[in-house]
Amino acid sequence: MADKDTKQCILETAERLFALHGYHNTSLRKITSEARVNLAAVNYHFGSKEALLKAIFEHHLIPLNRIRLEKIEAIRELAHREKKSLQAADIIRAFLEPTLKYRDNKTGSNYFIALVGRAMTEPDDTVRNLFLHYIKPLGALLFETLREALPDLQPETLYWRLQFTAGTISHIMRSTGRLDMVPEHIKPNQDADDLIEQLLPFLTAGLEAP
Amino acid sequence: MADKDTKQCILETAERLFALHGYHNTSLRKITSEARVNLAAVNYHFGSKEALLKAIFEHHLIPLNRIRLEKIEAIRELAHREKKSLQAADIIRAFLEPTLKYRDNKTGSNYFIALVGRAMTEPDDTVRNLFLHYIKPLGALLFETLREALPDLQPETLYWRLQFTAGTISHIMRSTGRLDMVPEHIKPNQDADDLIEQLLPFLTAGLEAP
DNA sequence: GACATATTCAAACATCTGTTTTAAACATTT
DNA sequence: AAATGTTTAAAACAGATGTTTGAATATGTC
Repeated sequence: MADKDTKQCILETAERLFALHGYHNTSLRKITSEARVNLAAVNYHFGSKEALLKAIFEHHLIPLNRIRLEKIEAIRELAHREKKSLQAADIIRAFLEPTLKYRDNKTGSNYFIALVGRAMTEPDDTVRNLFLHYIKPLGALLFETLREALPDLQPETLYWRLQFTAGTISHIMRSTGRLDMVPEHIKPNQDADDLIEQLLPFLTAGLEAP
Repeated sequence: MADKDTKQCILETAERLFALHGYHNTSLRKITSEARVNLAAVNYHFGSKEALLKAIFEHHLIPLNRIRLEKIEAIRELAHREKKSLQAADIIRAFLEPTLKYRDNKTGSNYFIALVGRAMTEPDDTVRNLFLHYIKPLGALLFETLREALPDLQPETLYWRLQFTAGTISHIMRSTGRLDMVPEHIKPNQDADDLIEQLLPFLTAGLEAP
C-alpha cells in the first residue's frame, strides 16, 4: 500500500473502512494510520472528510449508474421495438446484475457496494443526501419502467413495492460477511450469480403479487 | 416533560432522538438539554449511555417479543390441532401486526420501532449486538415455522428469503416520515393496517415463489 | 427540627474528533 | 544551481464527546 501514491492509498483505505464501520465511526486517524500516510494528507488531497467521501462516491457511482441506466433503457427499448411486453424480472435483473457483480470484481474496490448499501440507512444527512443525489434519477426510471411492466398495479402499490425492493437490496448490499439473526448451521453461497438467482424470484413474485 | 420524573423523561427523549438520528449521532448533551435535565443525570440514573440504550431496549422489546412469540406459536398450534397446513401469510402477519401496530399506539413510545429498525443496520457493535441478543430466538422460531409452512423450499433458499424479508421489514420500520428515492407526487398512507395489507402480499408471494 | 439518604447541579476531566499551521523535504522547471 | 511549486511531517488548535467530581439542594425518616 505504501508504494502506491498517497491519494490512491487514502481512497482505497477509506472506502474499505467506511464500508465496514460506517462514515462516522471511521476517523481520519484510523484511515491515515492504516494507509500509512500522514494525517494532514487527507485535508491536503481532498479538502475535507466529506469531500473524501464524495470522491469515493463519484469514482464508483457515476460509471456504475451509467451502466445500470443503459441496461434498463436497453430492456425498455427492446420491448418497444419488438412490441413485446416489459417483464418485471428483466428490469430487476438489469439493475441487480451490474450492482452485485461490481462487488465480485478484482479491482480492489469490493467494498464500495457495502458502502452504498449503508449510505441509504445512515442517519446523518451528509452521507444520505450525497447518496440520494446520485440514486434519485435511477429510482425514477425504475418506477417508470416498472409502471409499464405492471400496468394493472395502483401507483401507490407500486410505490410501496419498490420501497420494499429497495429495502431488500440495500440490506443485501450492506452485508459483507455472514448475516446474523438466522440459523448458524446454514452456510449460504454469496456469489453474485447465486445471489441474483435467489433474489430474482423473490422480488419478481413480490412485485407481481395479486 | 419537566414535571414527570427525571428518569422517565430521559428515557422518552433518548428513545425519540436515538430513533431519529441514530445512537452515535445523539449526544448525551442533546438528550439532557431537550429533556430539560442535568447532563450528569444520565450517568446517575442509568450508569452510562450504553446502559441507557439497553434500558430502552428492554423496556419495549421484552414485552413486544413475548407477544410476537405467542402469536406465532398460536398460529402453529392451531394448524397442528386442526390438521391444517401452516400458511406463510399467517406467520408473517403474526410477526408484522404486533410490530407495526406498536408504532401507532399512544403511549408516547411511537419512536421505538424506528429505533429497532435502525439497530439492525448500525455499523457499531454496541447497538447491533444488543439488538441481536433479543431478536435471535425470534428469528430461529420464524425460520422453523416457515420451514413447516414451505416444506418444498431448500433450507438455503428459505434462509435467503428470510434475509430478504428482514431487509424489507427493517427498512420499513426505520422510516418514520416520507421515504425518499422514489417519486414525489405520490402520497402513500403509512397507517399500520394499510402498510400490513401492502406488505403481506409482497412478502408472501416472495416467500412462496417457485 | 435533625439526621441520613437521594437527587440535582455546575464545573472540570480526559479523550477523541476534523482541521489548520508551520516548517521541512522533494520534485520540476528555469 | 536557484527558484518554484508540490508533497510530507509533526504539532497544535478548537470543539465535541462520555464520564466523574464535589458541593448544593431536595426528600424522606426518626
